[in-house]
Amino acid sequence: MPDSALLADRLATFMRDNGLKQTRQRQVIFDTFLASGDHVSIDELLTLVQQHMDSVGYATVYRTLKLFADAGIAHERRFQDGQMRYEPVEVGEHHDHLICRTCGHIFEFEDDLIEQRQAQVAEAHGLTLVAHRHDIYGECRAPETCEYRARGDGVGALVHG
Amino acid sequence: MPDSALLADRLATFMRDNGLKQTRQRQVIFDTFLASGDHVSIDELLTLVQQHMDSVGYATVYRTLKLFADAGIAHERRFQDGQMRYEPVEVGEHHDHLICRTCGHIFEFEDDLIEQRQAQVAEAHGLTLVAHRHDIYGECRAPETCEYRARGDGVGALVHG
DNA sequence: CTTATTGCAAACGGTTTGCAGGATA
DNA sequence: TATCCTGCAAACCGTTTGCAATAAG
Repeated sequence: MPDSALLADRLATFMRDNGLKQTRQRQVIFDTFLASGDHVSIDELLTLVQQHMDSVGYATVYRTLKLFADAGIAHERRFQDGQMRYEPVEVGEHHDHLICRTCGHIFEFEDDLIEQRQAQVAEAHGLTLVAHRHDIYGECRAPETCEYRARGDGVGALVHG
Repeated sequence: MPDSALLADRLATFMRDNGLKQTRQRQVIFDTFLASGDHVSIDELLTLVQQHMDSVGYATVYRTLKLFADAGIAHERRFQDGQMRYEPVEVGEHHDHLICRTCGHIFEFEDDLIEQRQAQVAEAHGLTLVAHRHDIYGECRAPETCEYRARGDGVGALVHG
């Protein structure tokens, strides 16, 4: 659950500081972005946005999500399918991803122990950890009873060999 | 150090089983691929290959590396710059990547504890772990004395915000 | 009224593909 | 000789950009 008030505020501040303008499109994209589940692709987002404002084009969505990333309210993620996906920044975040190759669903997880080890690995090589990305791919052990598969909200295209 | 004999063998078997033909190009690309450091991009590889056979074009390298991946002798990796990079399959492999944002150098690491935890995380969500990808990004704590920076063998284009 | 933003379409970079000519088994 | 492979160029896909029209401050 992203903290929409906080993100709205952070975005407003960023826009003011950079002399950017508030537009109807940006408002709609912001709302849609927060309402959409995590890991939306530009296409998915565009489709959703157009339900509220059908004149919006790809370019605007691309530019707006780049803006969101710059403003620190969205993370850019690129999984194996090469498409960029976005997710709202969380407050006490940090999570990584567990992707099901059976149905395409993307779970989120967080593991302190793994986080610690990462920092140690970086140190051991003379680096200071600044970011990381950790995706786990798995196969459903009980696909028949998989709720995500049934719901069809998975990102099927993500499944690879 | 990839085991070239083993990989050559695995490739030969795959080609025979699928009625594929051995060509001079594939031979050169295979040799160059193994000799090149890890994580080569298609462009880098093409440049190297052309030093031995200047008629080779992009398409052949692309197709050949796809073939290598299918044959199980190369891994496809996509880091944040969106380009596909390849590395020879190792025998007792498994390693992950630590990327320096200062110089672009890609280190490899392996951590059993992290490996174990990952499997547990997958299990906890009802999945069986089949693959993962773990990239750590760091900044050099002593860039002046960084040997990789001096050598300039880093992948500069990889460095991002 | 000035400056930023939009929507379109064209450009772009990396990857894939159709095809005619050339090489392999 | 039948089939696969190559090299080229064109197609492709996701993303970025130039531009004239439009909207925000």
